[in-house]
Amino acid sequence: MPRSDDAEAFFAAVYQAVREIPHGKVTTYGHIAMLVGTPQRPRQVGLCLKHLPTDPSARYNHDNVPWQRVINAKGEISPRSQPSGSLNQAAALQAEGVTVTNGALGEFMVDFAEFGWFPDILPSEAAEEGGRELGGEEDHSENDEQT
DNA sequence: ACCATGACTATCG
DNA sequence: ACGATAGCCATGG
Repeated sequence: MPRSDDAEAFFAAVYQAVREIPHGKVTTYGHIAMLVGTPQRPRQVGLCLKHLPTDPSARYNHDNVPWQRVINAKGEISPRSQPSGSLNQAAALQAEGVTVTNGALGEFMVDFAEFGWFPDILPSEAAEEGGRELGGEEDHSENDEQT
């Protein structure tokens, strides 16, 4: 668990944002960072997930936070110290219908064009504005990475 | 308390 | 186009 209250707030924001990623979709550490208002700290987003408790009794844990739906900006599952980690993530994604391909170096890749999820703001926050706004003008591009 | 490390990225050479 | 660099900052030694 985080040592400071500030960190705890940040962790909570990240976990909640990750929970809004739809089943079968993926996004990036950087995008989550942007969604929670700290676009300069994608790395800390990674730390949050790294420290996500496995303990089911924790408020946020591996069961209620879809950590596997967060990958890096290159569209690959971030390699970590333990190879089993990325392997495990690849399996979790495939289990929910995400196609994971093998890169030249054996990395696990996901196609953003098909599975990417990059909203401008969190759906929960969009809902608030939607209720206040009245026009019906909405249509930001769905996703758009790698031209 | 200081130093190294890391589930990252945008920028520069 | 690809490798190196610079910000980030919570954790762990």
